[in-house]
Amino acid sequence: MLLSKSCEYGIRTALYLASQPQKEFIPIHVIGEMLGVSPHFLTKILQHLTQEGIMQSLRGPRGGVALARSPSELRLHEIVIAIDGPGLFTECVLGMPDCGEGQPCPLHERWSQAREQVFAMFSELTLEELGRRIVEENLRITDVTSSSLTRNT
Amino acid sequence: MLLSKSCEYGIRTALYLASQPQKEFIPIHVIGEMLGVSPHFLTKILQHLTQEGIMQSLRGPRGGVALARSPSELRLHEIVIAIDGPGLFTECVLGMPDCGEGQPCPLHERWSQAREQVFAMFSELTLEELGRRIVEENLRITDVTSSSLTRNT
DNA sequence: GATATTAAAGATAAAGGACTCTTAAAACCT
DNA sequence: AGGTTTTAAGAGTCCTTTATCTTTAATATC
Repeated sequence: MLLSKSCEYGIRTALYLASQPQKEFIPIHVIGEMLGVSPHFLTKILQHLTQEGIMQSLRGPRGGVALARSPSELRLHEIVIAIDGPGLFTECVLGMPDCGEGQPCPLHERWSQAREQVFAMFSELTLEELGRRIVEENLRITDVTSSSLTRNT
Repeated sequence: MLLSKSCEYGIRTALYLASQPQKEFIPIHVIGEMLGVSPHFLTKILQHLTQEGIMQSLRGPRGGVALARSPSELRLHEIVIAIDGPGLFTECVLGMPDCGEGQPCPLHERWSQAREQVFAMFSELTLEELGRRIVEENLRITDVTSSSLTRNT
């Protein structure tokens, strides 16, 4: 698995916040419901992202979480690094500590290229651009369909 | 982390076997020493690869493990799938079960491309080619330097 | 057949990931 | 001021991964 579960949830929360028209605080339980994950667990993940300066939170009524900075200045690789650490973008694919140009492993060259493409996937688009695409192209970030969310009895 | 530790060890063992000039059975404790991992733990991993038909084993004196098939017909992606499962090559990067052309996530297009490159890294070269390169270009697959292995007091 | 060597099998355990639950703290509303 | 809504914080559970140790079974060699 490329990303940890926590990282998946963190990214999807960020994408959800970026796709919301009004930039108010969104309660965590609303996001948790949408992602199909316990609000307590999600709280822990988002709390960490808040401490890392990626999100901001507000307690009490009308509270919740929101992006800490402008979506035009936030990219997904920050979230990956904040939760899973930088290893994915830096380490040898075979886990060899001193793999590099001097002592390359047999996959070094190819992994360097693939790694670059993976990093580009997380870093080329800002959350603003991603949020716009999610709205315009109706892209999927929720576990449940939006219809079942609105028409729930 | 792209691969589990077990998968890293499995791949490095396969690369080591492919780089050996004589294709005899190699005792697991020798490989474990070279990789810096407990032979018992490595035994478990290689036992699984044996059950999967990727390696073969022999007990007793002059026993050990060896590749089950010709190195020209073995590629690393088989080992990845045998140990970590096919998820890396098939699943949505955000873990969404029904992500696909019909319901794409915001990263679907880019991850499909990156995933292809990752798969190519594990599938384009055979173990025969990799083994030859390891020898010719003195590529690194061991934790300890080969000199410290030979000159150990 | 005895012996040494080796993988196989199984018991155990430490560490981390993935969660759940409870209580506290803050903000808001009346 | 008091009650309600919401996140913050922390303890605790369950499961998987990683790893070690011990015992057993197989086998080549003498």
